[in-house]
Amino acid sequence: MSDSTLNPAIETAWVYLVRAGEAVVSAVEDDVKAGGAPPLAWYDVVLELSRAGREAGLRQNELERRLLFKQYNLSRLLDRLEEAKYVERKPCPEDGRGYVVTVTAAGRQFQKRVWPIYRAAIARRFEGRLTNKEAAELGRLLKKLTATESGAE
Amino acid sequence: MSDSTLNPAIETAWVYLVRAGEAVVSAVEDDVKAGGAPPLAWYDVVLELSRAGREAGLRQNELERRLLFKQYNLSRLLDRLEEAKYVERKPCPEDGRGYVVTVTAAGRQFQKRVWPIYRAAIARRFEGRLTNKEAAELGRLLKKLTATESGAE
DNA sequence: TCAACATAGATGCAGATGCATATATCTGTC
DNA sequence: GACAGATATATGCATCTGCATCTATGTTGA
Repeated sequence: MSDSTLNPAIETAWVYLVRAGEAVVSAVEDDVKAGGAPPLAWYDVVLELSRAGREAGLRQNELERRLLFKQYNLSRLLDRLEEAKYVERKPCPEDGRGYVVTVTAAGRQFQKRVWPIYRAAIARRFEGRLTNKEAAELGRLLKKLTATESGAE
Repeated sequence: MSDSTLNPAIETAWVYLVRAGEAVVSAVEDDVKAGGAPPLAWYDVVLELSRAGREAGLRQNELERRLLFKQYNLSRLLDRLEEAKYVERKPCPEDGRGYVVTVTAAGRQFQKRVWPIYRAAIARRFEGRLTNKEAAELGRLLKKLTATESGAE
């Protein structure tokens, strides 16, 4: 581990994580744009807010945490979404520093409208490359890799 | 497949691919920056050029293909690397449109200098989260996912 | 109740990316 | 050997990202 070589299994996983991550996301984004829809991140935010409930919404910091966005990126993404009228920011009654973000009716419409485009783009990328079983395993492994520090270090 | 729902295994894999991809790369990049080294992409290019041989080098389009970079991104990345004196672009004798890119001595030094930083950052992210066996399986699956269209579609 | 520090979020500026298109060269065809 | 694509690379412009820092509010403890 403080050897000058990286475990080959880790190295391969790393290389393909970077490339698959970028290439696959980029391919899906291209499909999505060809379908005239905004970037995937828009969908992620609106979906997460819909799940949280139209009334309840979420605090920005909670959205950040759930979607693993950086603070300043989310801040600006919300500016754009707000400008598009897909979300609203309301001052948080319990914490004067914060905002509660909720999805608007237009946001929900947007979500429903673009989902077929996203779904097709994603499916197109996985089908023919991985079996369902493999996809499940991939998901499991990536989830472990994403997990925050817990027992180990 | 033209159903309105995405296969759950694919959906999970997709979600974690996007998040793990971004979060893991971003965590490693942070470590790398904390160590005072330039972005990972610099290393990738220099390494690939070193492997190709100091004399031989590679055409830009070949680098593009191997590293899955977009044409304009590579073009500009090479501008920066050239400015840093880590690589050189020489007109290609066989094709007047193209360039052959080679790594310089300084580029090799750079490569050797930052590798320990990169290696440690990557290892730190995998160790304690995935076993070697799991890392190997992850690599295998990602590789399949990255593969270009072949039999299926 | 005030100082000291922590947290939520926004923002100016520099650098990177995406998109569309430009320029130069190459290849084939008539 | 000229014209119609195709290919290799670069680039202007707008958007997005990263970094550092700012403002405002919250929390704690003497």
